[in-house]
Amino acid sequence: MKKNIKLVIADDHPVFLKGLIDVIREDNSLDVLSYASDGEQALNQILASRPDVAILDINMPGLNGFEVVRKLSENKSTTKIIFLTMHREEDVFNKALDIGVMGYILKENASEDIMECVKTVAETKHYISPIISDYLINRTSYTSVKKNNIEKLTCMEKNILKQISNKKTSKEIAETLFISIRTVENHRMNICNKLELHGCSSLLLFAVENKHLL
Amino acid sequence: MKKNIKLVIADDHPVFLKGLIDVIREDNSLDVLSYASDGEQALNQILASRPDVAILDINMPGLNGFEVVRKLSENKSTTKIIFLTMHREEDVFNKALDIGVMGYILKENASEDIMECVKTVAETKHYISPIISDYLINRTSYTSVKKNNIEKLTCMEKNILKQISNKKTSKEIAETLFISIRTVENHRMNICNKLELHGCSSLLLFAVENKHLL
DNA sequence: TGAAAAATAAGTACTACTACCTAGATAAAT
DNA sequence: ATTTATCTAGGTAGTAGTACTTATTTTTCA
Repeated sequence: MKKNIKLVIADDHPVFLKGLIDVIREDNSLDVLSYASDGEQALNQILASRPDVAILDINMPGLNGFEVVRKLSENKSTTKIIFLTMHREEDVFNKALDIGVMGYILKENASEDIMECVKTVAETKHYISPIISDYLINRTSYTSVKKNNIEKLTCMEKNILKQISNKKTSKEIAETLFISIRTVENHRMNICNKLELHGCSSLLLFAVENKHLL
Repeated sequence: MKKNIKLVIADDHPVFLKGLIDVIREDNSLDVLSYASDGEQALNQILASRPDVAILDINMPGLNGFEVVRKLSENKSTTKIIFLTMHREEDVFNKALDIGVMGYILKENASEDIMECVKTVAETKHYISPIISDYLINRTSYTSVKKNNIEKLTCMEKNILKQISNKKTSKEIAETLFISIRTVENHRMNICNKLELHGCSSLLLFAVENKHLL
């Protein structure tokens, strides 16, 4: 007799969560142990009940999906993670793979895809939304350098990057921090070097696009 | 005896749509006539069955929520519209109110909010997510000038704006269009004037952020 | 056909940011 | 106690885009 797959599910959209639980409960081989509506709940439930697979939304209050995964690996969890998200951006996807996420499906996918994904991931295989899978081809060259290097930034640099993401100019940042505009410009350059950004306003664009990571 | 409220629902996320239909069907005073997974389907269903209320996702393939509403008003539809979306951006919300959307709720809201919203809107009253309702206070001063003025752009200007949104520099745009960089710069300035944008790289940011409207 | 709108292009001045350099002050590290 | 990292700030040069101007050609349409 085949063992059932134990699941924990987390999504902060109650209606979506309800739909998801209903869909999964239709399949007798899947066993939803518990569900959560934020990252911290999810983390605690996964650590407590040690399910085979956890389905996580990326955008959640408290801890986001990435943070939950990081904390899980700090606790040496063996639960396989599926990200179920609306983010089709290539770098979000790449970052997810980088931290060991096994499944990546888009919320717009059909329920069958989700079931298929859970079963595949439970066998410790990857399952990626067909829409996204094109990105896999590019991935050999892609290293997700920029976002991983955010952690290399110093406190001051992060602070300034945050202000850039709020569309402040170097002049405005200099004024609020009571430092010279030249100092701000130096920090900008150092940030650019660490994140491997080049060219006019590429730093501004990066900051705005990755506001949520700062 | 109170008349039932007739509904059409559209969302391109099948799981969310399923959850939503289930939630709504639990209430006997609500009557889901049909549901759609893209904008065109939704438009046709609403025009055909003339429901009291339609719940629309903003991001849908084919026609988005805004386009559906515009086409409905061209056809003098009296169906009240609710946007059910993950967009909490102030200007998306303001634009929605501008085109006559009666309800605006976030997907992260609980099912009770959605029911409440449907019933309120059916009585031709507005219902706005409490999270969003703060924006109402600012709204007197807000005019949504920039986005409404996108329509004032000429063909060439839209073309160039689209390329700016793809992070092309003026030089690159000039090369792909076989025109002088000075011409591109002139177009940029004209776009800035029409959209009332000022300052360094504000046009670039606007273009990137509003890519979906172009 | 004649006026208006749109697309083209250039002049000049200015602002913001990038690029790469040196260098002093200060604090943490081991 | 000396190295290392961080924050500070300036020099100089270059690129991209903004701001405002004039002006020619082409298209549109009334």
